[in-house]
Amino acid sequence: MPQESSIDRVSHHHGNLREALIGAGLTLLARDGIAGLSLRKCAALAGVSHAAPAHHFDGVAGLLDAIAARGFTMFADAMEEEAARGPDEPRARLEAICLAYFDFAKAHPDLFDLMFRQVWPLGGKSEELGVAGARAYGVLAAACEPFVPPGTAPGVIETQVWSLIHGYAVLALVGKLGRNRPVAPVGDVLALLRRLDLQA
Amino acid sequence: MPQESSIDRVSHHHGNLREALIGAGLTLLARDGIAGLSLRKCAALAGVSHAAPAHHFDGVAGLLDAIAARGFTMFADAMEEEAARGPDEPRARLEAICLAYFDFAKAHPDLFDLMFRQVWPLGGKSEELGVAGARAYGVLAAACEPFVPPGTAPGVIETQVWSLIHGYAVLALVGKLGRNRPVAPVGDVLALLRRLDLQA
DNA sequence: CCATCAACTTGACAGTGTAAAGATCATCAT
DNA sequence: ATGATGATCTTTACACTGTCAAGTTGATGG
Repeated sequence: MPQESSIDRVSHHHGNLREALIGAGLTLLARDGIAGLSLRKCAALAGVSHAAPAHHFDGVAGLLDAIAARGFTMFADAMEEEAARGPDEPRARLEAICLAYFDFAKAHPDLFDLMFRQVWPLGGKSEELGVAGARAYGVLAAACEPFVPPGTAPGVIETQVWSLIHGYAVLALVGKLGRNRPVAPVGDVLALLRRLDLQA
Repeated sequence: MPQESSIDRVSHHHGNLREALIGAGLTLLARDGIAGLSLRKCAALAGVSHAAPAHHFDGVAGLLDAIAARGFTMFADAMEEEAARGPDEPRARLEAICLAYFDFAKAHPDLFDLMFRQVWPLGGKSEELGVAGARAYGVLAAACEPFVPPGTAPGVIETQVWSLIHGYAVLALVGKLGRNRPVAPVGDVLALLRRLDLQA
């Protein structure tokens, strides 16, 4: 029998239960929302007993961390793919990434919510979540880099852009602001974003 | 005995239990975070049995709605107070409101999180939450009004400003963006906000 | 072939939200 | 004033959740 690589651990009874549990979590999250996601349901959907996840995650918080980390990976992939689809020009790339940001939030609202809820108390307990989140941020930071004025900290532009698109993403999910006051379309937010060019 | 007004309903055994439960929720939220908030603990803190809240709220979701509504009222009050403290000038007023926005998120992080989590699936089940949220939005909208270009929809500027400050508020709570990449100070975000003047 | 140990199951426990039924008390029509 | 009514709250019970402890299974290594 072929001996597996010593680095990718394969479960004995179940084939890679850890991945199956994360996948089950994503399925439940998409189907029943955050309220329908529980450790026991993930275990049941993966076909194992309710106590099995304890051997792969540090409690329910650990499972949520892993699901959120997977979400950030999907998130970064989606932004990179959308950016690669357009022309290789700084502004087009930045706007493509912003559009991918909104689209992801729209396509996976509960996952999007979970991601930023788990990354909230950034205690660094989960290294996996930290690196996945940092990678997603890195995609945005790279797109901002051409707009950083020489001699200034890149964090300034990054903070401005990230704040704008993240805030808009949650507003777009809510759908409206006040009484019969709809959220403006994406283009109006991108218009504000284009003002960044003036600073360079 | 003085007959109470027929409009403010007074509990028979407990004096206005509904308000007490909301207050208990705010206390638990501030002390133990969102994880330490439960219907039973609110009831215990208010000195009633665990089933008492059912007569005042529609399940735990109803209680959370009421707590979030109270949060939005506190939120609107805080912004108005901060705006009233400064000079009565459009830009100063808008910036004061933004600062109050950040300060509120910093001072009540778990409540802030709960507010926008409850307002998320805006099904309109809670009229109380709807009006409280609309009032908070109205404070910001009024501050944006002087910057609305004539002939354009006010929702555009409102969406831009709200997106920017809300996104920054959640980033300020997280505290950092990527690996050793701190969030830029508030002033840098207000700098972007000042670009709105050019449009008028 | 047996010892070892990780993966998983079973069973139990405290805590949660919710529903049903009963007790208590203010209010109101008679 | 007096009894009926109905809201308020309690008690009890149940399903579900996460977590822990003990036992079972099965693959691996000496």
